Amino acid sequence: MDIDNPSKPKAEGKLLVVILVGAPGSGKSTFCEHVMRSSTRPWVRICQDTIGNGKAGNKTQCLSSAARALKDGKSVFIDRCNLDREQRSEFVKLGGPQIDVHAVVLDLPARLCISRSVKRTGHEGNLQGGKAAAVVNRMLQKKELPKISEGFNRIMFCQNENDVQSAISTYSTLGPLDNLPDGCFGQKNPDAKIQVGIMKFLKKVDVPVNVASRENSIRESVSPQIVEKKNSCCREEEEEACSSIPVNAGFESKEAKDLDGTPHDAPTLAFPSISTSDFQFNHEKAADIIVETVEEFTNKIGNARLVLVDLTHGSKILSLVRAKAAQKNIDSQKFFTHVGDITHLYSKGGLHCNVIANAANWRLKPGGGGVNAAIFSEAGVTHVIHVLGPNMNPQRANCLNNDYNEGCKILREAYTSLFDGFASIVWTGAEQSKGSSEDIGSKALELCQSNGCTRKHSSNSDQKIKRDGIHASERSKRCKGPQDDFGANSTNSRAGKLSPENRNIDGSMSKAWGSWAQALHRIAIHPERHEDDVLEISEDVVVLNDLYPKAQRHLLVLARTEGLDSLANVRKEHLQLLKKMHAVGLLWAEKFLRADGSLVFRLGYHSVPSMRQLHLHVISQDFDSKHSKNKKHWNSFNTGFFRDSVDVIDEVTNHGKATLKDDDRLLNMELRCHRCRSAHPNIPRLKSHITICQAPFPAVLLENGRLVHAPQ
DNA sequence: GTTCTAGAAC
DNA sequence: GTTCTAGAAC
Repeated sequence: MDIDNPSKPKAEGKLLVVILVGAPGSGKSTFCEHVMRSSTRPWVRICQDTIGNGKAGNKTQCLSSAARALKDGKSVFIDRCNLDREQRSEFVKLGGPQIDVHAVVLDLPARLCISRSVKRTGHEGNLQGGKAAAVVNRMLQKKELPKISEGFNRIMFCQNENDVQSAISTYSTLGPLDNLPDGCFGQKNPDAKIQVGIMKFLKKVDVPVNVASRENSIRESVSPQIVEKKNSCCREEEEEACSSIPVNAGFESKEAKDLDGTPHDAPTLAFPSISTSDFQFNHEKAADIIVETVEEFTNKIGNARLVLVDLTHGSKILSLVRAKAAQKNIDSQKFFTHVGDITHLYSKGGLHCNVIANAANWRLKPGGGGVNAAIFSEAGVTHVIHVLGPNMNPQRANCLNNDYNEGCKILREAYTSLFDGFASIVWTGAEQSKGSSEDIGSKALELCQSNGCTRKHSSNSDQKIKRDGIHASERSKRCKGPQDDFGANSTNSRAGKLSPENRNIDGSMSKAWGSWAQALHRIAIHPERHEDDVLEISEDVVVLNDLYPKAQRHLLVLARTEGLDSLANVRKEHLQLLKKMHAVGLLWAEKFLRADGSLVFRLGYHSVPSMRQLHLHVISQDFDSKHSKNKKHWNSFNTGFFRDSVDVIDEVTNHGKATLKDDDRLLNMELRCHRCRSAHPNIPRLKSHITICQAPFPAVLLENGRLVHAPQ
């Protein structure tokens, strides 16, 4: 790596610090190797992945190593990602009167970096396999392109292989005494709209506010007008994506039609070829299996579409599948192929998909992130189905040792299971749109059952449905035999120790309440001792602000009846009280609505409250609160766990008691927007989504007065 | 219910 | 290295 030439440079030849900027797989190391192979200038490559005695080091080690090399009269390449300004700033400071600082930006398409990262083995950064896509996506989301104002003398932008070759040539021919002109080279007009699209994609902070907000709205909508705007903003990316689409067969992507603004109502599943990449499954055999299982499925399902997606241009598997599908005369409206990044089918490929399959490995755990997160951030994607296919790669866990009998069987099961899962989603979606008020949690079970999840987790063919947060290790026990009365009036599964103090109003026993859980009970019994905290006291109820509001407006209407701990204790004799609580809550909601007509309220109870004493939540639906921090907070107000006051009153009237949905599965369900029902990988991402989501509320909430709006 | 924090995930 | 989750203690 080092060149043995410690002679100090002459005055006219400055030393160089060349900071490479690019995602993993963008070709930084290759760039350095090419230059150093033919350059007559002494170079040292400072690589963070190997600086710690061949292992990964840190930024400080890189800095001191670079300083040492410069002192020895050598120019340095800083070979680390350097994707944001802060990461670069310390290295820029290495510059001085005799040391110029350059940036070479390898700004190549994300999917190229991903496909290179996925393919590489034994790379110094150890970023291989499926993990690579997640990491590259994440890094690119934070990317800030370098600017001269950061302190660079010169910046070269490379947006394709030709640019890279030209930059290699520039630095290779740079002798010890040569200098390069200062300035910015190769950057496309940064003010052009075209860049705005890129900036949006990269979440650049300095996007003009009006453009950023418009782009945000695009992510939530697929209306024709907005799609048109999207095209004008992201033209470069769209062209890039379009250029790689094969045009020689009837099964090519229909994205052009989508981009015209014709909305596609047809439920669409986009799926990658399972096991043919890292798991090295034979392509010919895989193509047969894909086409056969697709054929079976397209005969069964109405207008649903299946789209086989591959990242790489000229993919062998795509050509094989297209040829075989054509032979079998499979309807090209129902099944076609698409070249592009499966995590950006709409934003970069213009293809509307609501369900996406992710080829997973056995490490997959619920939680979301990486590829999963990237998929969820796409407009219109409501479900991700994780599929684990057979592994033929001896370097990966659970290899099948070239047993294609077993492999084919497993791959066929994987696709069948995937398509069945998709059918199940389509079916339950259709049920929902027909006005079923069934809770989404029970649909998760249907989905779970329909996918053979009783198979062992370790099975290579196990399909993982991550939807609704069903943990893989828990599914097997949950899917055994008939379901228990999930959703029915069930007992308290979280009951704690019993003691005489925990006797309910009806004489039954309930869970022990911790001391922290008694605060509301104390207020209900002695509101006069808490005058500073309460808003209203009457004979039956006390009203107070929730101490940790989960929305702009969030108050509690407390029942004052001793022994009425929670909804589980409510019986017909409490009907008048329930109505009174509802009426009081409604009055407060109306009061708030007079002050702010944009608010929307929902009134209801938690199936199993954490705090003792029956209390009605009156909560505005912005959920804009620093106290809303975790999955339980969100799901306790936005799944069936939350029982609308109007429904509780109906149930008690008709059945003598309220329906409780007491199940940890509800509180652990994936995070879905309460308006558009899109899924989000974590709380921060959900919160940023709900600040911009303007979708109408689901129909079920608009019925029966469940939502309280300002008068029109 | 919250806070704290280890460690998983990225 | 930073972000995020989830379990324990209160």
